[in-house]
Amino acid sequence: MPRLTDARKELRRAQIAEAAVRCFGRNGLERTSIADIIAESGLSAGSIYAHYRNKADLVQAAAREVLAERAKVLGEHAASDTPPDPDELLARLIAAIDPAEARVGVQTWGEATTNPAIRDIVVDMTNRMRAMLHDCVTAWLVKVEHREPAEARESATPIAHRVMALYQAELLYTALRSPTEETTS
Amino acid sequence: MPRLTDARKELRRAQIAEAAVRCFGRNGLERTSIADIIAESGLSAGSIYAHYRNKADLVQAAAREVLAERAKVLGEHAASDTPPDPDELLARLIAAIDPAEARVGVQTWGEATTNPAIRDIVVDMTNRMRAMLHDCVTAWLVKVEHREPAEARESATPIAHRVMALYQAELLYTALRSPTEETTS
DNA sequence: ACGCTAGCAGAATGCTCATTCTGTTTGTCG
DNA sequence: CGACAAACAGAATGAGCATTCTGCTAGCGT
Repeated sequence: MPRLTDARKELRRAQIAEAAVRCFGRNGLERTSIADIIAESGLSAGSIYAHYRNKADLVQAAAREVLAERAKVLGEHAASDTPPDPDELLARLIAAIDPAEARVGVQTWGEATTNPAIRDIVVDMTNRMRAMLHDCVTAWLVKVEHREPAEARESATPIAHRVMALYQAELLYTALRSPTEETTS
Repeated sequence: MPRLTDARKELRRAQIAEAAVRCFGRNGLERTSIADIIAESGLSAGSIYAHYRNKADLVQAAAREVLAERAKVLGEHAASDTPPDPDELLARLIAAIDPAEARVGVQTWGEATTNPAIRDIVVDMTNRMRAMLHDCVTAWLVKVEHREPAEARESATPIAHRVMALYQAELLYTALRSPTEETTS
């Protein structure tokens, strides 16, 4: 086949990345072999290496996917037109945590401690999420608490920081709570 | 040589475990080979396998060591006779964080998501630390805030939970902040 | 002081796994 | 509709690594 249309190519990449995420969630980043991903995706070695340069590249894609997914959920709540107060915001975020993704997320933290590429991805995503939280808290302060916008932005900073920290801790607890089970019916 | 005295044996085990922790902090749990630990400890393969059954055993020892170290620091502050308020307690705990140990700590979280033995160690240590925090907060509520002991114990629970979460988040940030540098003198 | 055996060094082994290579198939463009 | 090259399958390759094996050495009990 000649060059696949760009849409198709992205689809294959996503298919592979999703299979990788499932494997990582089950066995961890390093204990997952390419053979596992081959089995999970139903493709072959040649195919995978046609879409990703190597395993590190795949791990990065998986990390980006998981973190972006969590950022998306957060963005949806943040964009709400009736801003929830911080406690409610946190509760909603926690309720939206998926155990499997939490596991991979925590694994990326561990990997980030020694892998600069992953580290950059994690730090960037964390900053982005904190910025979203900041917007959300600011909106709440302005619309519900009737603060001045400028002052609201400032006092939102420590609150956003706090919500982020508590969210991440909860992510850790979720990841540790569900060890390896999950027989997907 | 005949059987080493028990003290000497423990010393060797510690020497190996400490070398392992240094390697893990530098390269991560899985990217550290036994050869690395051999080089770092100045011992040999035979010697290491005389003291630890296998690499998984060593990883467990390292995890226990790092987590126990953090628990020890916490315990010292918790035992203070002039209990600090929660914010101060948290600040002190954060000030006592060592970047290298933070990295290994976060790595153990990642490993815990798929490795039951490590998971048990992490969960156990986390519970133990939370219990210490609970004691500390209770003491503060009783001695400084003059609450009734029974009521203090109860309202200390969510506070301890919160302090623990914020501490863990800070541990993560520390681990991510210092990538791989650390030229030991 | 001496010998026995546990501790230790370092080479050898064998396996796992990422990556590459060789054909084969199939989607797209002219 | 046909042909060309990309996409794919699956076997082959080779490196790295945990673990074991073979002796040698030295600390401890006597």
